[in-house]
Amino acid sequence: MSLVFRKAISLFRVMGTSYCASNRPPQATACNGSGMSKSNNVYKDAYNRCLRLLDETRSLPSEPELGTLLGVSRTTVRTILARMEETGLIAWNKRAKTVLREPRPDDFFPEEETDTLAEIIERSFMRRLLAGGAEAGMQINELELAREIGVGTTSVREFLIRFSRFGLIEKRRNSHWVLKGFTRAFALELTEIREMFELRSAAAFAALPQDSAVWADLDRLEDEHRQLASEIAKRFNEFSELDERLHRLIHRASHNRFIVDFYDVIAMIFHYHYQWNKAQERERNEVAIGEHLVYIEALKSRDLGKVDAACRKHLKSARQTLLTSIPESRSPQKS
Amino acid sequence: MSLVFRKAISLFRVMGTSYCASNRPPQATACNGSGMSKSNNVYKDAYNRCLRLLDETRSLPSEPELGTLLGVSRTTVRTILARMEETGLIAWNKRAKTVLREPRPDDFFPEEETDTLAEIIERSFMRRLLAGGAEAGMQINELELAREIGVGTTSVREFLIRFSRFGLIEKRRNSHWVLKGFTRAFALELTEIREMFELRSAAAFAALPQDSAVWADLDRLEDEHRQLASEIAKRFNEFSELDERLHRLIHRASHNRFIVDFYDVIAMIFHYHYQWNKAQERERNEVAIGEHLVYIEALKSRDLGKVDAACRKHLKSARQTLLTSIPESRSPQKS
DNA sequence: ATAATGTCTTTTATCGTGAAAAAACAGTTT
DNA sequence: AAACTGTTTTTTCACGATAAAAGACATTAT
Repeated sequence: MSLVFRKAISLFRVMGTSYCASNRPPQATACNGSGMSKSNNVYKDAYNRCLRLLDETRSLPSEPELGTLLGVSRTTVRTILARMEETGLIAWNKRAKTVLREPRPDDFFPEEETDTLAEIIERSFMRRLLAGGAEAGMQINELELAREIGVGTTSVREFLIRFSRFGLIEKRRNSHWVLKGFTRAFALELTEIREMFELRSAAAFAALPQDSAVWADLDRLEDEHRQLASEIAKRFNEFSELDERLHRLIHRASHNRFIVDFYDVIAMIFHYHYQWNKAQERERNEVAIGEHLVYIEALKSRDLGKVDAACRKHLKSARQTLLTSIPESRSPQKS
Repeated sequence: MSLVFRKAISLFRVMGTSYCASNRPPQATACNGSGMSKSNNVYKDAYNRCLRLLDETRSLPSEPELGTLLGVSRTTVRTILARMEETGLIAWNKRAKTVLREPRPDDFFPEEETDTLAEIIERSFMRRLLAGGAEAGMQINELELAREIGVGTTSVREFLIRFSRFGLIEKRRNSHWVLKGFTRAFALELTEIREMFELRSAAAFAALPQDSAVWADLDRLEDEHRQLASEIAKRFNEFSELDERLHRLIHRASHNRFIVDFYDVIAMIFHYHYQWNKAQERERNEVAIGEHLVYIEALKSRDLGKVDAACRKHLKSARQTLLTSIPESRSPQKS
């Protein structure tokens, strides 16, 4: 029973997709097993973002300001500045941080090194889950997962705990995790809640006072939808980002943390779903944009009947899209 | 800002309620800081439960059978048997496990040693939260919490991650946790979802076929409610357990994992709420039992209108009870 | 042959440790 | 004096290690 999932994992390793394997010189990777405590991805990511900032100005702002701009502490800012001085990008003397040259492509840290451990683990895990061969009822082995991904067990455990709220896995008391599977039942349960929550949020949205800031946000989103619709042929893959922004805006109107937080589950599922199911992507997104525009019009009209109808219609087709992408599961899980 | 919560923690330590402090000889506790990896609470708890089994029989069943009975592995069963032989409770030779004497009170391991680390941490944390002085916006310090409770940081981190789904705390990206507070807003958001979910579950329940096993469960619960009602004066504190069982039974009828799982949030809140707010406990529970009986009747009638009315009525008074027990917060949290 | 016991291996739970990153403190500069 | 820079302390994050507990395998008894 657990064998199948184990097989999938082994297969995965052979494929060379593991974080610490292949397509990089082995001795050059950070994954050398020896007492590595914590990767400096926060620094590397902020450094890359700071490089992009360099293009625009002749000199950088103060350290605290840079900190808030990049979303990191001043300690990290100083590490970045030190490196930029070293590589001749800036001249740094106390408050003076003058830009000396434009950043080159090789100034950037490679993308893979800027990811959080949590992201790395999530990606690996989801790839296994969606790659097929992962059936409901299968056991999940923390140690094996950690070894395969090339990270410590603690990180994997924490990931699984966080991930458990998505309802796809479940823990057996002082024992292993059990995979519940990305099944039809899961999709139906997920969409049931989604519909309940979004219908309520949309009604709350429509009832918001005219001077609320959300109406401006909605107008902006409407514009972006129209632009995307006009260039749908080349930009159809930009829809998923727009989709999330619109739905999150609506959910926020509920003023209920449980509703807002639940959108994380939906976002996660749709994120991987978009990556995975590319069939008729353009057509699907085109339809969805149309539905969104109707939905937005309905919200702006503040007519609860219209809002309800537009919301129902869009959610129904979203559910349909999700359902058709799920292969029929063979083995029904036993309690 | 974070000072207040820190003060609360220090106070807590002075009170001597910390797991590793006072009312036990310091040198005898398991908390001696040196390389202790894992407590054997699973064994101790199963041992105690096994002792109670001893009263009823002249000899114990096979090892695998005992394992399923106690919910532990055979490894643990054998450790238990070994100890029971050592203390002269049984004679153990292969399949023969004859009971030699009745267990005495001092055969049992002390209660505190049978708790999970997660339970210990949760209790300490909730005590702080409800003890007052813990206001919204306060920082939560993993290291400090771990030190005060006398456990490792890893366990505290895992607890906080699990606990975060209750919506009372929130993580700042690569930084500390923030307390959102057990406020009026929290209670309202919680009960809003609860009402949505339970109304739907109750309707699903009433629509269940006559031959479903739930009807027998419901009859049993009705009996227990009547018994409790007749002895309410002395047994009023047993209501909370019954309450949870009834609501869980109803929620399960939704066949939706998100609805079922959400009851964990409600159960947690009500568990601590019951412990904390003892004002008019008898009266409140008496009223609730009455409402439950009406609710049960409505479900049995399978009349959706009646079900809806009974459910609404009970949930409304449950919300009221919760709300009155929350002290009005002074400082509104900033975004 | 089935189901138990006896033994060995693997996995989970928890800790201490150390580097990365944040935060606090102290001293400067405008 | 307000805002910045320089320095030090704390806290978070992630790891390897180890005992408890689970699980697998081998052996024996009914």
